[in-house]
Amino acid sequence: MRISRIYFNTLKEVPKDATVKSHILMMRAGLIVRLSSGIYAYSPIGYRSIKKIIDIIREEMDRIGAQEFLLPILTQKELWVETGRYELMKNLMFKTIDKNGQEYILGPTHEEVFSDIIRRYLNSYRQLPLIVYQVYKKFRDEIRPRFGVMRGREFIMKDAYSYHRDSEDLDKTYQDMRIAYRRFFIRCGLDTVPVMADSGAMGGKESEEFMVRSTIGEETIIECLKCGYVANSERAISYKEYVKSNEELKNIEQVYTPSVKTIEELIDFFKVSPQKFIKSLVYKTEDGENILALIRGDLEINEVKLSNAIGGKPISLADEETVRKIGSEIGFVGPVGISNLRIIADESVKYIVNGITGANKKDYHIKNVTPEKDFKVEKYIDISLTKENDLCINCKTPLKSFKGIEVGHIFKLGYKYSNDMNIEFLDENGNKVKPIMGCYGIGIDRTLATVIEQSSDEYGIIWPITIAPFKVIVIPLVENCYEIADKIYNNLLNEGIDTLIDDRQLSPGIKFNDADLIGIPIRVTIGKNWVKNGVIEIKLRDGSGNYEVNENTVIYEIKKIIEIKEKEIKQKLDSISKMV
RNA sequence: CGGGAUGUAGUGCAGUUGGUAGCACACUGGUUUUGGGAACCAGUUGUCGGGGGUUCAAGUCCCUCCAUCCCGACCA
Repeated sequence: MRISRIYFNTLKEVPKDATVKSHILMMRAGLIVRLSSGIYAYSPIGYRSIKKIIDIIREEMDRIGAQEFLLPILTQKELWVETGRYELMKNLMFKTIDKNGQEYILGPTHEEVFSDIIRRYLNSYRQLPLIVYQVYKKFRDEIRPRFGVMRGREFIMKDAYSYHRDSEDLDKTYQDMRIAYRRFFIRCGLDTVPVMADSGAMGGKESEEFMVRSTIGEETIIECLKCGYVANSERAISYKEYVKSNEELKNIEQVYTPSVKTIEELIDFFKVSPQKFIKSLVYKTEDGENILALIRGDLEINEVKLSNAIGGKPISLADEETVRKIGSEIGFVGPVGISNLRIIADESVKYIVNGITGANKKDYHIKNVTPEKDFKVEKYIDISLTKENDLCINCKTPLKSFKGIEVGHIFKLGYKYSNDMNIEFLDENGNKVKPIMGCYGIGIDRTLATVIEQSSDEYGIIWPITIAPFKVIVIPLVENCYEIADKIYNNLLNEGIDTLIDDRQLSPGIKFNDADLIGIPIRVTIGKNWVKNGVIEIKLRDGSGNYEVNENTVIYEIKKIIEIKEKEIKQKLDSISKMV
């Protein structure tokens, strides 16, 4: 393409709405145009990279026998009602109505739609396994769109689903997906860490997230540098040792604690260690149930674990009004004498003797509180948040933590949709059987943004050769170079190499800066040096080389460079295959 | 949804005690330039987020609505 003839719009200034590297560079390089919060258009240059990413994922999916569909964005409300997700995801869904008042959902994900298609089709075990996918738009009314296309309200997702006769068969596809995902990310130039996201101590990898280390990551990952344990902090578990003190049980005593609410203030007030406190928090579920969660003063509650402990219902911290309604006061909540709500306690609470907790009365706490003596608990279960320096569950080494961007997620779904939507097939014996499912997602836009987040310098983007919008940019600098530049440009195109030519009559500085900003891997400069000595310069954007060539060798040299760059990636792919 | 901030030209910003809208970049025409965002000359560009109010007079003060961004609860 000729820059003078295409939509090409680079910005010198940093757009004021952009705060992270990838967003700033995507805006400055003119890859995207922001139309409204979380809604972006891709320019031809940006879209070229998107298409290359999609091509790669398509190759990897096809390679493991997945079949590509194209599903509608408009989905009938009934499907969502059928699985209960019409209620569960109601805050996330964009809805629309037709002229008859019929409601439609702009698909936020496609388990229901795919399953509806599959149940119409599936008859026999001979048709399984069935692995299906699409690469298409998703719509989510995100609580907080952020960081440009990193978390948009409309975005492109590769979503795959698999249907199997049994869990062994699902295991096989799950493993194939793990490899396909790792290959995909490597081919995009990303270093990912597969992170366990299983639902707790049960073992068995039910779910895995693909994380890229980044300070702007929205996930906290816990890892053990010694044994290699890695898990999302939401799901991570750690080794804990509790000792029940053998001190004598004392009687409850009320203490006047004016305006002393937080654990820090309490420690200061009572002059005892945080382990003495029973921290009490009121949560509510969406259907209005209230839960009292208890945890030792030095620990934090993990809301995901808590939610799982009560059957997976979404929960949130109760507001002041709710806390009053159950007969307590924020800052002075405690389990003693409270009724009409479920009490879930972290394991740590079981071992507290003569502890301190809220009196459910403004400005009062009570001391010498001991579980089971002074209050009953529905169950003791691990609901604590795993933090850095907690001990590894496997080897008791202090854990480390880092921030990560989640670019992909693979998941064993089980029978949820098969049951809710009544998907069945006949096995060899003529019995009706429900298929077991898996689902596998990759955020395409987020992958693109993450690559930029990981690979840039002060001048702009540094694309990996595989997903760069163009592999080569040809820059003629002085008047009588345009003809030879044009010839090289055309020869490169004839070789099937994506090439951009900067045919604008502008000063060299602008051309160099634009080329750096949009991050084209190979820059071919034709200027004074060619006029004088017939020398054409090749410079690699990633700083890995500068070459001086002539008119006859330039195409050959470029092809060689591309070959080397692609080979580097292939080698990494081979090492993955060997690992697995 | 809670907390904080912002809204003025395509972009980034300034605009004093209320007095009829400005700078830089970009853009158009021209002359000279051409190896890391050139110089000069001449131009174009505005519903000051919307609505209402106070005032002789509002970008500026008041009310209200809207939008956007940042920090916390969801997810690819």
